Amino acid sequence: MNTPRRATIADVAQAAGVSKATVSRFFNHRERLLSDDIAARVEAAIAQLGYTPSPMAQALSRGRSRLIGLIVADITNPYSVAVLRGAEKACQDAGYLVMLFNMGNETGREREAIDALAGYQVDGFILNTLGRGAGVVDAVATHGKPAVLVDRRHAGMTADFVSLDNPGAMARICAHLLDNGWRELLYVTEPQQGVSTRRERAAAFGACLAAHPTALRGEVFESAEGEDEALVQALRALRRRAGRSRRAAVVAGNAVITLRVAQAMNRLGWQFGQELGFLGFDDPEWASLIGPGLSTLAQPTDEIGRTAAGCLIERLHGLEGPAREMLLPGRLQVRGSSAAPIKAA
Amino acid sequence: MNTPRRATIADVAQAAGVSKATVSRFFNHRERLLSDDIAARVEAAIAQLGYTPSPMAQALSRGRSRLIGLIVADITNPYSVAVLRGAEKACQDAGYLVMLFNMGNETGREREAIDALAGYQVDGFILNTLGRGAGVVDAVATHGKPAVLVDRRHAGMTADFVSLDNPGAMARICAHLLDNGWRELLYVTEPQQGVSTRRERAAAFGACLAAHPTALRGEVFESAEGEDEALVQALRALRRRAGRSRRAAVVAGNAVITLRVAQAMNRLGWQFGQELGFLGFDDPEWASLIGPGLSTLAQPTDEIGRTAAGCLIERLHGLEGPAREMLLPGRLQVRGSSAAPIKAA
DNA sequence: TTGTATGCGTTATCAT
DNA sequence: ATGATAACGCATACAA
Repeated sequence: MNTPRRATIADVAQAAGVSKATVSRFFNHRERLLSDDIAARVEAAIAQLGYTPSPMAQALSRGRSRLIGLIVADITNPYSVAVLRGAEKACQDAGYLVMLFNMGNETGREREAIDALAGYQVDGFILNTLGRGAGVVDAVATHGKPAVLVDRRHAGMTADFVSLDNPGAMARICAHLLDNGWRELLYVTEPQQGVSTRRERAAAFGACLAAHPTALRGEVFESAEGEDEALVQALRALRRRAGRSRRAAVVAGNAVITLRVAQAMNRLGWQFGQELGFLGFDDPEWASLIGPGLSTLAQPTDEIGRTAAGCLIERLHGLEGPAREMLLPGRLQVRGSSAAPIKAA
Repeated sequence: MNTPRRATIADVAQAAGVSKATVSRFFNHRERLLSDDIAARVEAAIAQLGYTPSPMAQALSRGRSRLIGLIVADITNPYSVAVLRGAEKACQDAGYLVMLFNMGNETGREREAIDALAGYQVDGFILNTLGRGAGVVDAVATHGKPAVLVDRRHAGMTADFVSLDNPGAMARICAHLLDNGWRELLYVTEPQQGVSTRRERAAAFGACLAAHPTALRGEVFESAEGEDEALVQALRALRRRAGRSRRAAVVAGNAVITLRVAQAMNRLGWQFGQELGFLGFDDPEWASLIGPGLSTLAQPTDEIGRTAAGCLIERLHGLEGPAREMLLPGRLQVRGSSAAPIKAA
């Protein structure tokens, strides 16, 4: 069973009794210049040999590869995966293949990732990375390939940007909590540390408080990985602050925090919506299963991914113009954890 | 800001005052044949120009690409993602890049996926697909590239296979339930329909029952997507069968089913470990949060991914020999949902 | 409309 | 030990 070598363009040319150029034209400039007679012969030869052009060779020759490089900060993150899913589908539908690079949360490998992908002549990048590594901006610039940023901006980088409308989402969250009688809020976020999304959301939370200076009171708490005890204490403090007269709720800044807060509540033996209100982020699959149900702000992850891929592909098709910013609206999924107190009948 | 074209091997050759062949040798056959003098000059030129060989061109020339094609049936599936994660890391560590193809659960696109990836000269495949599409076997064979199967076998295909040790896992599950006094079991699985894992697990469940003909009684129930009502009825029937004297528990066949059963229990308003025992699969993040905690059989997903990648890379390095079968043990994570009844003190 | 020749960036086979 | 030169599979400028 020796290797029945893939048919090449030369094989087809020979079988059809034409030149390689003609075969190439059959694929690239068909209608424009090719006689029916020859076209038919080429087509037959192609069918007979089961010929498919080698994308590798095409890439080398054209300088374009129909490959899109997707760099993800951490593929463990369900958000990243959800986006990846949407993007991958859109790319496939447009005839592009995705090359995946997972950084495993190791900041600083960004440059390495970009270079590796660029080596394979990817036509463009979709970046969902931390945005801390300095190299990214000029790494992308160097290769002169278009890129689109997902969820996280990169300082000084001018590229299409796709993300949740954070201010809008946070406004909706706060309005909902306000409506339902929650007065003392705690916004829990991962360390903000130069990650644009986290800063934006925290800022938006602050803005909401400022908009209701008398009704709402709130603080921001940064919860780092592994420091579970600190979070538990923060929740205790929150309840203490609220006292008997005000109802207290916690708002999670992303899916990781949502889980972490849920675990902390579990440790405390507190019920959502009872001892503490809770509004999570990213609508995990278990939101409806736990206690009275977890209210969440669901991101349109699939659409974010599709939009990002769409933006990039438009650029690849030649779209010029300034960097765009696509902010997609979130959806408030109300469940029991943020419900208004039951009025005495 | 015009494109500062990537340096090529020719540029380096010129800068160093040598031939392209020499530069190529510097990378590929360094020690064997190269004078110190020349090597130094080449090295300097490379550093100065920041030259990196083009993987594309290398692939074209060598016929190998240092690319690994990873085909996933459904990237929505957390199991697939977890495996992907492990595999991706192992590939990266070994200097390979992963090209991802998600089939979005569309059986029949398998052949298309393989061909697309093969076009890019991937050196080998990691397949986590349904194994129903007929094309796969000979698609892979055609391209003459090694492949490793993850989690799902393909009929008639002889390739390395990596998966959970299903019989072992199921035996452990049943033994645990037996020890804790659960007597009437229901095994819930997605439609078995030619998917090897599902069949294997269901068979293993049957074997466990057979091993304890007097103590244990059980049935298998296939739960299809969207048919939630049927599942609810099945749980009701299970309890009825058990009656007052025997305690009944449900065993989930995978993560999807685990979630589905949890939702059904939620609808029924039943407590895990109370009305019904429950043993889930795949240890989702919410397992510890829900009710008394969900007992699960956790798969070593990361290790499965790493092992799969490792197998493939060994083959790429020339390992011959018959197809191997690597069955990794699962870990029983005991929580409240399968606890023994509380003895009256 | 079609064929010829050259280039894309490497590696490998020859010579030297 | 080093340098020409021919592949690798395709696209394209130029000729015809």
